[in-house]
Amino acid sequence: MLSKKTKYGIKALTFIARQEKGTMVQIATISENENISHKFLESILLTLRKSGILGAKKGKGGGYYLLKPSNEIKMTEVIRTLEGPIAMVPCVSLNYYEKCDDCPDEEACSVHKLMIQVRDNTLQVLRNNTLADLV
Amino acid sequence: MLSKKTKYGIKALTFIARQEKGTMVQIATISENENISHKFLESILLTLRKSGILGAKKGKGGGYYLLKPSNEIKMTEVIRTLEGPIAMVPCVSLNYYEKCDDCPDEEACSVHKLMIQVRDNTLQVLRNNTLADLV
DNA sequence: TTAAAACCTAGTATTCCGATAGGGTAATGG
DNA sequence: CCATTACCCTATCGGAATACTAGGTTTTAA
Repeated sequence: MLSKKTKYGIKALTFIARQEKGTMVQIATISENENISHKFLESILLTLRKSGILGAKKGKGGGYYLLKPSNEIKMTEVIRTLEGPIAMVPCVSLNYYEKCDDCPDEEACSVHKLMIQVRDNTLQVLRNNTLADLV
Repeated sequence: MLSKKTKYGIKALTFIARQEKGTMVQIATISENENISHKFLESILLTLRKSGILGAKKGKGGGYYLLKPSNEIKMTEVIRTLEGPIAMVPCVSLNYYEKCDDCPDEEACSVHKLMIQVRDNTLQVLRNNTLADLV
């Protein structure tokens, strides 16, 4: 299940992407338009800024903006930042691999076998979609 | 993230599927071979029995067995039973649909757009895999 | 200087997960 | 019949994660 954090994050990003290139968008604007709690959204945008997807400017007239053109922001990047691993099981995760406690032989594990396929398919979808595709 | 319940459930099912057709498999046997807590496994197998995937026989020499040939048990069925919805967001779920509180227009929602694609791809993988494919 | 905006830290209510415990019930073999 | 075996049910519980909330700090433009 996708967390609200990720869901709101994607919505906020597409909202920003819809504006004219380079315009500052305030938290409050997104919050009102997308029905997201102001404070919660604040922490989400902060995460996106720290990961290098968004830029921010403080003070009056400040706000958030995309650091790259929207067609260069892949959804893999967004989801990994907000949700964490894309794989449904750590033992098939590319970026957050972890061995299972049970499972003496990973290659023989049926769950492993299945989840690799799911991961590859999901990855393909997320890689083929940029922010621009969702606007 | 896949719950341990689902993970253990799949492992148990493949363990049963590996036995000769029609043989009874006891909880204790699976528990020992797959390193799964006996009591936890018990509740998982119970769920699978109630959903019609497994049959059970009580008493001495009893145990669990598959109600259908393993190549007729689709992974969609297994995952829906143990994990619940396959979609990552209720608003794109086929079997557990729910409207989002935010989102005035579902068709215009970027998250919706993306998650439909993810769901379709995942579904395809899970439909194409039966228990027999994982053995 | 002052208002607006992002930034940061901390806390909290709720929910879910994974596991455990303990007993109850039913069926089988001898 | 009766003891064994194994399924069935309920209840609880700690820990982690979610989804916020509160309140103050820093930066900036006008």
